[in-house]
Amino acid sequence: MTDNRFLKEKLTESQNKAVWHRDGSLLVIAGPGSGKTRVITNRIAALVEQGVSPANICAITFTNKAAEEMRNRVVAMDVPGGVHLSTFHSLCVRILRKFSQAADTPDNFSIYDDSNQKSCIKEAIKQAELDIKNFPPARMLEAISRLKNNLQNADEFIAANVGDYFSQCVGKVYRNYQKILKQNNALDFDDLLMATALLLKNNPGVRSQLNQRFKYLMVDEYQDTNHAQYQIARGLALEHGNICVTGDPDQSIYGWRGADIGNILAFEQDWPNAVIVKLEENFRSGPEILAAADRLISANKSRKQKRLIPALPAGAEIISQCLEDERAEASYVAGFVRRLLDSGEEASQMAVFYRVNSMSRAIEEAFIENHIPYQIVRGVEFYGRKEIRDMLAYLKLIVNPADEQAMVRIINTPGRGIGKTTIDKLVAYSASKAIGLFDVIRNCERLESIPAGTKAKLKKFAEMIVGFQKDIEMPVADLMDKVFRNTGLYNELKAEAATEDGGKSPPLENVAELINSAERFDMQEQGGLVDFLQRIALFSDTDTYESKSGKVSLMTLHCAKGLEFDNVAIIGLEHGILPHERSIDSAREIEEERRLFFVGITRARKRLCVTLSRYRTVHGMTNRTVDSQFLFEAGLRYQDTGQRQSSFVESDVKEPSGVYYETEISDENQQPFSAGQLVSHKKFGLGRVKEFHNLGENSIVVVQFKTGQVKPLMLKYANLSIIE
DNA sequence: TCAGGAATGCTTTTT
DNA sequence: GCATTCCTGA
Repeated sequence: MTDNRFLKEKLTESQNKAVWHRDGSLLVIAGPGSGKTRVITNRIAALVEQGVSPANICAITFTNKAAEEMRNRVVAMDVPGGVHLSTFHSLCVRILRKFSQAADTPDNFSIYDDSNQKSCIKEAIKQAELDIKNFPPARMLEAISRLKNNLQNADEFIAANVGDYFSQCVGKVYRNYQKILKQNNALDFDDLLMATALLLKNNPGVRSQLNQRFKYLMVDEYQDTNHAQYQIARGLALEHGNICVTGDPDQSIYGWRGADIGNILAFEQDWPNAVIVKLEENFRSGPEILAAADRLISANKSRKQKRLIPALPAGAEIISQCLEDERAEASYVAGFVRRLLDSGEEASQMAVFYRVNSMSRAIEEAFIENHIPYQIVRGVEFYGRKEIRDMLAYLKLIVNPADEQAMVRIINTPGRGIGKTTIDKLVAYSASKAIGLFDVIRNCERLESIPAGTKAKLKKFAEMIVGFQKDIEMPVADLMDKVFRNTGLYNELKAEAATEDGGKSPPLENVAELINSAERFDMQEQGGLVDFLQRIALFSDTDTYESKSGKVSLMTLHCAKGLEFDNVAIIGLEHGILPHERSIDSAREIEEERRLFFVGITRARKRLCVTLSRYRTVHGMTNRTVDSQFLFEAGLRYQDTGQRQSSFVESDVKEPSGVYYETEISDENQQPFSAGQLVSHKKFGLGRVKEFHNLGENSIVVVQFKTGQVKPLMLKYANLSIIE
């Protein structure tokens, strides 16, 4: 069976089993570096070889980038086109567009990003007559997101929580928020999933059609699916059961987004005949790196034991180093990279990972200083720019005049003498009469409170937009160019450029790039402006990553998922950073942070460099840091500041697999601290012990001080005195 | 209407 | 430390 003309590589026995399992459900539990993606692409090829039409195959990936890479691989195997490869979100947009009547979603909806969501939620809170201080927008959005992921609507939630004041408030805000989205003819990210999941659940006809369209379904990174995504996958395969999912519970890092490892367990229940294949061999990383990863992940208690079997020979290197502060840390990392570049390593085969985006700053500066080419893997860079957002707002308004967010953004950009006061009046009128904002503007002569001069300006604006709407069938790039010139945006940017020296203007270049991308879209894709806009809304950070850029990649640990590099540096191994401050109160979240570090470590093929700094400045305050417990758990002992920088080979670690750290504990006979004790600190004053982590001489005390601050302190430096 | 300065607050990770 | 919002005065 292995003489498939598409398959050129030799596969292991388990991989073969996963590739050639044709009918029925299949669960692939695959560790890092086990060739998971290759299994999926080969499986696609194998299905086609067996006579399945490519159009009947659907593979769902975690990012658009992953889908693109998968497509390239499939093309390289000479598989004919037509396989549907995309993320859950893109797939949902397609389904909702196709079945817009059944789903009760209009065709031209806008997709709202976080900044849109934020202003909608603020409005929703205001309408519920609640205070932003007691009901912070971010929290409300989080709560609503969770409800949507669990497919619960506002009314159901309110009914289910009678008598609970806070929940009633959340429910009200949720209801208002949905009303606002509906008025704007907009869906947020969670709506896309929820609407699709409900469509599949409640409409057997649609479900049946989709089951016939996609006869074979594959889902990658299954451990990171949330409940809504789980329901979608299940619904899409319900009638034929040809569903293949791959995942690794140890790499689940999206719990905060509602991802549920339980979906893997549920898989076996939903598909009782599921064949389970485990891929434990690791073809990516050297055994030294895998040993560290294995020691680390073994510290997770709620975990099924799984082996990491190295397929590569020994010879990988782990360096760990503690530096004075983040600048020293960054320049150390730059030095590490520089040396490797000089010794002939490829820049595109190197990456630096960090826990939070803000940590890229210091690294960037050090890289610039050392003339190291780098790319930051974050798409917000481009799509977050003002001029791009303005352009897109015009386009959104053209396809969806109900989009108030877009309208408010550009009605006075460039300046047309329509100010905040006028906008507020219009919005208030629109809300009170339940007339769309655009219609209010078109018929503004009725509004007495607006001066005649302003009315004329409003009319002119409305006419301009209506004029553009007539051209909606134009190629996207042409329409964009027309909008750019006729709105005055071009002149404005040109004028700004003239005041800058050199006449070179990044904003102008950015818009040119946007128009370029539209041109590419026009040539390669079917569909018009609506499709273009909806696709752009789903573009994300990792999508800007170029694997052959000749640059070192800088990214968060979350972005690193699914990628691999020869040489990897991970910075900020400090308590409060990794694990992150917001996770340290919950054992469950600490385990997720541990998995995050695990993902980071297992990206490295040949070399891993782990750093921390003794002092770090966070929100303008410089504090002494505390070592991350993960360092000890992984058995990574570092060279300290002041000493010569030197590397050590992993085999130098004396005790393997965690024993190292337990013996340290047994040296320390009694715990000097326990939770609840009242203590005093020289600088911070009185406080109560919240947690005590007994790590021998590296023990950590977490103290809540009277000032309200919660601080992790390293026992040997903290100099705490016990009051009671 | 709008610019500019002061005050406030907020900080994880992403589709 | 930075971004956003708030507030004031022209």
